[in-house]
Amino acid sequence: MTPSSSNALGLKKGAWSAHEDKLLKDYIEQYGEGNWHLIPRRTGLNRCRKSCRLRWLNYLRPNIKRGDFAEDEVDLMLRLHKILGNRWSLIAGRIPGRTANDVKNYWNTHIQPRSKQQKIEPDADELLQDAPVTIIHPQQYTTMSKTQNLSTSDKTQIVSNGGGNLISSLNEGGNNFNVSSLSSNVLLDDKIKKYLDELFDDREMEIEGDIEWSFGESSAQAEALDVVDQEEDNNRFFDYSLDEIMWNPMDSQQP
DNA sequence: AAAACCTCCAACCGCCAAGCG
DNA sequence: TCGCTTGGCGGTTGGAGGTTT
Repeated sequence: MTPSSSNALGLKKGAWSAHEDKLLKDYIEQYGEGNWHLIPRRTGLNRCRKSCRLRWLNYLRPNIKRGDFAEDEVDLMLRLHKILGNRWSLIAGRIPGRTANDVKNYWNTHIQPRSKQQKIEPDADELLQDAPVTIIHPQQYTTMSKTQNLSTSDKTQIVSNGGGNLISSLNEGGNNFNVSSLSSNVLLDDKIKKYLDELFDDREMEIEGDIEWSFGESSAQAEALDVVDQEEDNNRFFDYSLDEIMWNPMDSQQP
């Protein structure tokens, strides 16, 4: 990829200039998204339809967030990736302002190298066994987690403020963890490690009724994806009652 | 100071599914 | 039904800039 090369059809490749950006932006603001094949012809851009679409989606579109991922964004990304796998567009759709490319890049540069390292050094996770999990929510839906501490007396309760934003989680011992108390990079680092640990955990987890999934077991994972697909359209991904989300993977009794 | 190395991320590529004639 | 076009996706590449030696 050279900065201003062109392909066999004479279409320009490589980095976009400010002028090209303006042409594309002006066009979409006037005519809207879609009909990407018309854009080169109508704007005079010497770019292929795919290049135009990608430039808009990943860079020019309004409300795109730039810069480092916040703690809650990483938290959500890890959680969603565990369910969805490398379905970056679905994951990005749940993280406001982030594109699929952003999520994919972040995963490939920050998470994946460490997941490989952890596969090689599994003992490194032992230090993280006792920390409870706190769920953080940037969007208008609720989510769930299992407890990392697997003692049978411990449950994680998720508390929402009603607007879909998580306030805190607490265990039965009454320990309360505010989101704001988890703001340091060190804790974020620990959380990533923990979720990577879970990523390779093939324990099956069940929730009463029609929701069932597992990690590392193909048929149940397919069912989980079905749930995701069903919930996707109305933004109710993981939007279940408090009873349903109070559970412990090691408990024999389901809520 | 400069070369080597590393990290990040924008952009490209190839594939697939849906829509349409 | 078939083939073509288009939109969309995930995987990969490679240049830019930063860091280390």
